[in-house]
Amino acid sequence: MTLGLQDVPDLGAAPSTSQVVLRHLRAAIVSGDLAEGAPIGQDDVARRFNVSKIPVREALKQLEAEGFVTFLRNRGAVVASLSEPEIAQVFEVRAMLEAQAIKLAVPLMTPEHLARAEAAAAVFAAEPDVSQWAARNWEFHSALYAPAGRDFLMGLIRQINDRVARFLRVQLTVSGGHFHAVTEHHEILSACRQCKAELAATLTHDHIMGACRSLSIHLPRKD
Amino acid sequence: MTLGLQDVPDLGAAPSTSQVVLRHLRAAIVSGDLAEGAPIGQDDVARRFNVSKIPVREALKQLEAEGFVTFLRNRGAVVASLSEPEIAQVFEVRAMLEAQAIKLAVPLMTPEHLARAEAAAAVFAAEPDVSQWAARNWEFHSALYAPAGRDFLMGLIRQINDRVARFLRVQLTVSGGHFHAVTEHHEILSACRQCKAELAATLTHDHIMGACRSLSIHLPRKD
DNA sequence: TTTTAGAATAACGTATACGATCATATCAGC
DNA sequence: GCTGATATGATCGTATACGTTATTCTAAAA
Repeated sequence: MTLGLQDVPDLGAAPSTSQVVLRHLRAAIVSGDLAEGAPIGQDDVARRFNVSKIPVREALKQLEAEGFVTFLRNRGAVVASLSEPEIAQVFEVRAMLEAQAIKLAVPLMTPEHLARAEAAAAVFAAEPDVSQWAARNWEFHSALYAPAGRDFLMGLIRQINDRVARFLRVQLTVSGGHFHAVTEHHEILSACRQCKAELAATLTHDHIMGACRSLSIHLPRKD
Repeated sequence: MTLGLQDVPDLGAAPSTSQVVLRHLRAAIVSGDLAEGAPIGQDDVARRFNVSKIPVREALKQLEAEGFVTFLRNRGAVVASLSEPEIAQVFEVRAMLEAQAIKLAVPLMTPEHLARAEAAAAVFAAEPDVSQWAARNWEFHSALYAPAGRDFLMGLIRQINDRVARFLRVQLTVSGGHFHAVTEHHEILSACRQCKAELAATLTHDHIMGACRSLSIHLPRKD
């Protein structure tokens, strides 16, 4: 007999110290707890986690590779910042990738997929906590693309979304961004229901580029 | 007087030890010197570079984040391997991104840009050294996309190309892959000369997906 | 008062060292 | 002779420690 292998806790999956630190730091950056440009002291982080500096440095190096932090020679790491044109470029790529993802997903959507996406849209629309909007938004979007079964593409989209999560947050909060998103989500869902892949792709593309434009209007508080 | 400040070597630009190790290891993986699944001993690498293990581990962590190596708990790092469906997905994203890149680039191409791309194509076509084909191929492709001025997109494309460089190499060497590539490069260039952005995008997309199909035929030597 | 030189302090980058874990080889038992 | 347990060796993961670099504070001179 198989000993109930599905219940066995996966040994060897115990996260290493550097992975724990990595997850926490990334979450703090994505959520905006650590502001753009904020210095991340190694000894400081090490003390907080009660570990040595080595796991902290390893986590920071991974975050550097992911584009979340920038190392300044002999001056430590800071939360990476994006200039306004860089943000625009990221959104452009987002629009491109997510449009393609939904185009691939629509023909493969089952009623269950649609139901999950609709539920996610409802949760996003009804979310009262502003600080949770970005996360709920991602849950909806990922539910839309999941049916495509493109793990690599999904990972890429996820990572790019994380990169601009801080700005997504502000976009959703300014000038009815959340409201606009809700209506556009409904339009996208409608297209999915009718199996109109191209339309869904176009709507998704415009949805994202619209958010980008909204950002470029409200963000440039550059002093 | 300025003491010839233009000749002063820029201190502070001196790469850290971990960066040196990172570059060498990545180059070794991309070039195929380190085979898929090859273990990368930390002490071994540290001895070769005459440094301690810490910079080596930091370099490996960055390579892990970039997808080039995989850490096995308490068993060290190995060169990451891609399954055949994973390769197909990477090529799919490549096709998507590079088609979009050239579509954005064509309207902005100057005669100088075209000349550079044509020169790169000629160098690729005339390259006698098989081991240099992948590098020459990238030089041509990047010359095509550069006019778009999309740094973020270019970086993404570059990284994804590096991920599959090992397979690109085999694709170019099997069954006239290099010859096919040369003729398709000429077709793409021709479309660019005529400012047909959509056509160039389609050709680029097919160029990459064709390589993917060629790979899926010749690669599956899975035992 | 402003500016600059110098020293002290804090943080970073790396080396060395040690406990923990896994692979391999040897040996006892069936 | 083969299976299983144990011991040994090697490697990994992390902590501690040290030299180096940047920053800041102070003091002196313009």
